[in-house]
Amino acid sequence: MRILLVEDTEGLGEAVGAQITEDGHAVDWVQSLRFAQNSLRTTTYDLILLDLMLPDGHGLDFLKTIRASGNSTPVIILTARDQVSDRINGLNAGADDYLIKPFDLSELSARVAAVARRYRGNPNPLIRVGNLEVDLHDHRIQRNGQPVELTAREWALFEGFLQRPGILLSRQQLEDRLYAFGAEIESNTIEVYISRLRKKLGRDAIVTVRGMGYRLETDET
Amino acid sequence: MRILLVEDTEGLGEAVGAQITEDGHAVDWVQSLRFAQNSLRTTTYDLILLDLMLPDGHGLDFLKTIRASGNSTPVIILTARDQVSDRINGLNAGADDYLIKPFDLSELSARVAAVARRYRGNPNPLIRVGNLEVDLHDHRIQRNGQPVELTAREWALFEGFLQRPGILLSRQQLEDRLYAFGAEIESNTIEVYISRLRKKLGRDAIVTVRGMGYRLETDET
DNA sequence: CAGGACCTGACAGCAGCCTGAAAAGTCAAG
DNA sequence: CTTGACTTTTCAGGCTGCTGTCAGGTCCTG
Repeated sequence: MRILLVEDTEGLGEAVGAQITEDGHAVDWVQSLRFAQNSLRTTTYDLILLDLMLPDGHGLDFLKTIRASGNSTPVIILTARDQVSDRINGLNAGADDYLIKPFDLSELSARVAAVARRYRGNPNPLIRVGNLEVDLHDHRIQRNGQPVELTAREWALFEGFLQRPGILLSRQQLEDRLYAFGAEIESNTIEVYISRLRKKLGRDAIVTVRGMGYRLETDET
Repeated sequence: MRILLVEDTEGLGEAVGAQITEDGHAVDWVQSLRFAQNSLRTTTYDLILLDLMLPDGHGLDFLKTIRASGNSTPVIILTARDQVSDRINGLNAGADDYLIKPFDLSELSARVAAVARRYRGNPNPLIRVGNLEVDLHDHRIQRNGQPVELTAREWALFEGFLQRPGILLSRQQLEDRLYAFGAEIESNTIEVYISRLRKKLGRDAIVTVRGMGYRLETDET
């Protein structure tokens, strides 16, 4: 998700931004309504986190303005504990939720996730590797825009590579990933699956390091 | 509006009831799930205010039950501050909003008004998925212009997909949606319902991800 | 150039999924 | 309470295509 954070307090802004980033979202942090306005013009956001007391005006006026202009991006208001009236007015003005300062960061995550879910934006982080685009949660892969179907085992192996892109993985490590601990594998199963992955993902997607193991190619051509 | 209040704490129940009455709504106040169940059988409500910790069970189980039986009345959950997981599960189970105790009464009014507005001003939120057109509120579906009839459980399952179109849902998630917590399902009920949905909605509407779960297909081809 | 490491097409067996049908449950009407 | 229509759940058989194995080949390295 792409999130616009409007908050003029340095410390809070940083903390919130860090948390959201860690949750896998992209954050633009602005410290005034003027800049917020500007960001909205150039970018489409999935969510706005809006402080109310800002140097160049009140957040609620901002909210009403953008709603009046037809923007329906979900908004979560950040408000002080005792400003009950603000919260009510906020909901009336078209906010979707609010957080009472000081709030727990995990609560922030939960609210953001909840709004995300409610609005069914694009909640899954996409990973880009070479010419592949991977949705880790949905197990979906696109290669040059074309969907690629992997079987369960193929995915399990590929996921192992994704967790350490560009890092050398030994045969043993890969086997441990596919099979329960102590798995005794006699044949060349890993090689076979590497082969199958290459056929589906591209010949150069996985690099053989002779005598050592395999490595996911991360670079562009 | 006619509102069902499910809350076992005397003081809170009275206060909430009084506030809502003052706002011009009709309130039925019950203090257990058993009575709530009963009220639902005899009356149609516009909104349910649902406490979670009740003498004869957990509110979320109640919510799942009525959703599975085809009831789509908006629900606002009343929950304690620290039950973050309850709130998230609540939204997953089909709640529309939640209030964190202790809450201000004027805040309650605002939320109730917001839900009312959402369901009145937006009478027919139509969702389009593939060649299906779904009226979430009325539980009506048209496939290529032809109406499709779903049973309660079929709908409950389908609604789960609609909330996250295109997202992978595990069997477990789908079961959690249909059955009260702890309901161990031994057989392949989910598969059977998937099969029925496919028969009614089209073979390609739901995609199987072997070993992982199912996904609502959103793209046309 | 010999030997080892790696690659890949083919295939039997089977896990996971699908679905028709029967049994069990629900509910409203009489 | 009984009946009948309908929905939900279970069960079992059938089928698809995934999995692990092998064999014969290619490619690297010393």
